[in-house]
Amino acid sequence: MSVTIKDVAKAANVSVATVSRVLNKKSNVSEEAIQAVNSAVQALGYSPSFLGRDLRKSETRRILAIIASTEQSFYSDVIRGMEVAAFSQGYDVLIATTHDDPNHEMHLLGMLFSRAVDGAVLLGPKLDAATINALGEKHNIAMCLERLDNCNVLTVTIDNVKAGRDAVNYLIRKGHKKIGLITTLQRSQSSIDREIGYKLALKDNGIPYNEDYVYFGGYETEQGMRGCEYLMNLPSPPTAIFSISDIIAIGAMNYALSKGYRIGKDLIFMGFDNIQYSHMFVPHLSTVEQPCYAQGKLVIEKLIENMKATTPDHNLYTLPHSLVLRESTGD
Amino acid sequence: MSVTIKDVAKAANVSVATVSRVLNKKSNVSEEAIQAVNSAVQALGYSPSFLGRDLRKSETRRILAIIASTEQSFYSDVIRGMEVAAFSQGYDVLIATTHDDPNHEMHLLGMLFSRAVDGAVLLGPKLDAATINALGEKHNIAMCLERLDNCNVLTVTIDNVKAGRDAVNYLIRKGHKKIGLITTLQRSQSSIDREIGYKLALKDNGIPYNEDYVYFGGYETEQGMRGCEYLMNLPSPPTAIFSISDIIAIGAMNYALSKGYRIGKDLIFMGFDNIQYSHMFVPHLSTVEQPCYAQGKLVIEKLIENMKATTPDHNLYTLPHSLVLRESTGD
DNA sequence: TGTTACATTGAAAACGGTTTCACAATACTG
DNA sequence: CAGTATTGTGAAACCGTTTTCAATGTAACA
Repeated sequence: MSVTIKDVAKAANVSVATVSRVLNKKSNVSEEAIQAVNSAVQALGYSPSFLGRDLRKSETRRILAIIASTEQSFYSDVIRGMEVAAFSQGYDVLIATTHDDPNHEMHLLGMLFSRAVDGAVLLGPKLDAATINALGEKHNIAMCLERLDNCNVLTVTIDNVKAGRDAVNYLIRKGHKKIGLITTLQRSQSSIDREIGYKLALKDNGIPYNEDYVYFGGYETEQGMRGCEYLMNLPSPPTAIFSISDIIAIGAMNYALSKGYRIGKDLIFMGFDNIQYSHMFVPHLSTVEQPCYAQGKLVIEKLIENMKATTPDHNLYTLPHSLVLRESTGD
Repeated sequence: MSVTIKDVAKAANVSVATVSRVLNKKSNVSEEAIQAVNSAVQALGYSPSFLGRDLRKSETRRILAIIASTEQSFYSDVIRGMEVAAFSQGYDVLIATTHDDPNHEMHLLGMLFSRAVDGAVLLGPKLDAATINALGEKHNIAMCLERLDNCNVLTVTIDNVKAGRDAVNYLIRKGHKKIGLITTLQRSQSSIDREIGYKLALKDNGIPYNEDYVYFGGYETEQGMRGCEYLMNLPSPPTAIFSISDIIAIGAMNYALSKGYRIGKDLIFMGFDNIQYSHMFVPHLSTVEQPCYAQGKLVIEKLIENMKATTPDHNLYTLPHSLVLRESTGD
């Protein structure tokens, strides 16, 4: 049905081995053969099957990036970094989404176990550390953006504890002492780490931790609004709010705006992620930026190294973050 | 190195054929064989290679979704629809990004030509219609969200002409006669169609077309701001603005807000896409919603049908859109 | 008891490439 | 000119599965 290397060989009047050699630009092949094969390929519209090739070579030159969904647009830069690093070494990056379902995440990892891809990068896994550890023993897995406690697979992320601490320290340095935190009930390690950073910053400045100032919600804007509503209705409401994501912060600001608070003066806000919208929303949102592109690039470089290595690198790499200061903190 | 079906066969003391039969749950296998194979699989930690299977079956049960980038978050629902439809028939959906580079798009389509995937869906292709037509002759390709003129591959989209027309007709019905349009210089067919709809709506209401009211920019927020700035500085500025995307509309509103226009009263706005942020931004944006999930679902269903069909379906399917009315149009 | 039907099985072919190996032909060496 | 590299080539092995096909053993039936 489909045209195979045999058909090309026949048409070019050479053996399949020679066709393969021409197609893979091996050196020891005559000029006539090259011509003959190329015109046969042309004439037949031949495209070699990866199915045969991949089986023989036992490699696919494809890497799977497993993400929750394409919704969080800030993944985009990470993916971009991954692609650039991969492509430069002849790999393709494929993306698949789990929609936060650990079973589906496992199903997708099946592509790795079944050699449909050479490696996989988890961006915010839902599987637990023990499971991932076990899989990491036998397969080329890496994590990016999120670390997992007690997980010794290759990981590239930022220091979320320090990032949270830096963010809150900045709010304090702006003269605020009553600092609210809006975080999530569903605990990703990065949320936990940022919360730890929040507490450390308070400690740094001798401010007692007040659990009333911490609101646990979800990742959506609406939850940000609710969080802000809750905080501002406290007997002694905070004058600064740190949110573990920009989406949440935008929701929170939305509420504050609707109640007439003067953002950047009465009340200052700090988000996290520096998503595209954070400087579209008025007032512009101050936020913590993480090096998305660089993290994506690095994780792929390390993962590909691991594929070749005899003793894989299971280290944790942390890249530097930075504060982006805009109107919401009065900057 | 890796454990294969042969190892399992040896351990279970049966032939590879029997192992295969057990793994694929064929009926005619004895209970002892099933037990023996299963425990051997368990003991060896065996996971069958798709490389061998895919080659033998000449199918991968994988479909590639080719998108520009994961940045446009409204793709998310489309992808979700695709996944649900695919998964229910035993297919996986993989995503790859082109970053608007037609060469890279072609490279990714190479996965299709090389049987690494069974089909591909293009969401906003950069390749031209002639090229895609040619490829569509031989391979399972479909398009979603964007149609292409003179392109007869399977396509699922909305009627963007009608959508633009409906949007602008609504603005006119609100009592406005001076309607600005902010669109893009880089012409996707959907932009063109929405612009055609804009003109038709004017015609419907006997309003002469004024090319000064049309601003050609880019897809970013900044371009929306510029577009609004341009329009509002006209001698006789529009009182209603239709943007071909929410991102642009939010930028435009951003400018209008900063200049003190009362949005929803002095000046009304209509966007397109109903992205998540369109109801976060204050004032909430009226917009045209397209059935993302349904489009994704349908395109996969049709594509899978085509894989089995002898005479593939190359039709264009258009799904209904709807207006979502919020504060920006005074609703 | 002999024949037929059926269930279970394994050997081998097939899928479409790449790579090894042996071999012929040619080019270099002394 | 004999001997040795070097170059170009094709036959065949190989990658890991699925599937075909023939064969075996057993049960059912007359």
